[in-house]
Amino acid sequence: MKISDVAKRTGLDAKTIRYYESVDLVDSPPRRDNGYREYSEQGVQQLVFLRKARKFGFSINECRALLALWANPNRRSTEVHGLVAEKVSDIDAHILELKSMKKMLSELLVQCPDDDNPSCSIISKLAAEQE
Amino acid sequence: MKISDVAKRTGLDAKTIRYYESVDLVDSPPRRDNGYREYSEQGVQQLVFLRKARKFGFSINECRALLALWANPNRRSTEVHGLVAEKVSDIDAHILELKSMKKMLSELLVQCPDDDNPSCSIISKLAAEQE
DNA sequence: GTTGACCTTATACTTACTGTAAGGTTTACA
DNA sequence: TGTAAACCTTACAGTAAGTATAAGGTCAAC
Repeated sequence: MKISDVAKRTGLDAKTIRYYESVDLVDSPPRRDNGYREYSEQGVQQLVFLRKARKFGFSINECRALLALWANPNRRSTEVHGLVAEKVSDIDAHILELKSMKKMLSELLVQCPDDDNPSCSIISKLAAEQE
Repeated sequence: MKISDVAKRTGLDAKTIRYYESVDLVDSPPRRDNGYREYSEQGVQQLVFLRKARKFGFSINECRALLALWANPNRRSTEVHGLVAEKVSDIDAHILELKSMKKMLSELLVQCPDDDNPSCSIISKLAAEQE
């Protein structure tokens, strides 16, 4: 299976696949005589796994840990659970931060006349030093 | 005013301040005879403004636009309003995405036994190819 | 006079790719 | 058979927004 076929099947860009190989996230596939990468079913499965884990918000290094757990028949499910639970709490923290930003910006928005005059409380608030 | 004092007053790191100068986000301050940067009140105010805009989630380039509007006495408040409204909608989209990720991960979490055995539906779901 | 806390520049590293260049290979079609 | 498009390869540069490090100059206190 050539890289472009793998790209189609996984939804990853061929460049991304080569990148994952370059950072040793996946095994280097064997090459054909012409130098082209030849992917096994197993190689494809690793990339399918990665695509999903990335979509769930795991970083490359977190994916490394997940892949290792996947490959380890002696893993304890609590380790996987721990990684995922931590990710959920990261996401929660991120959501809170974004909500706070949104709240502050929304408060600014209602105070801005939104017209052709230069006077704008948003600009004033940004320029104000206190708090 | 030396850079470390500016850093204290603005809450920005001295390195960040030099970085903002290097990407032409702020004016280069004059130098003392010894080469040290000497900040005017105006220079400090630009950085105060930047600190706040960054905290509100504006990118460096968006900050560039905001600084230009701030400096422009002929600005129309609707332009500022537009930038902020767009940022709020960006944040909204981001929050939705994070919530979706959180939901999927939470659903996985409850299905994982969280024990010492290798069997873990999280890993299975990540490895599953369909959807 | 020397120690420590500053200041300077330049360079490399971070994350997770993406873009570009320069070149070799394969496939389809006239 | 020729050639043009569509692949494949590598290597290098760029992105965002800094942070880290190195190597060195300066200043203030003791």
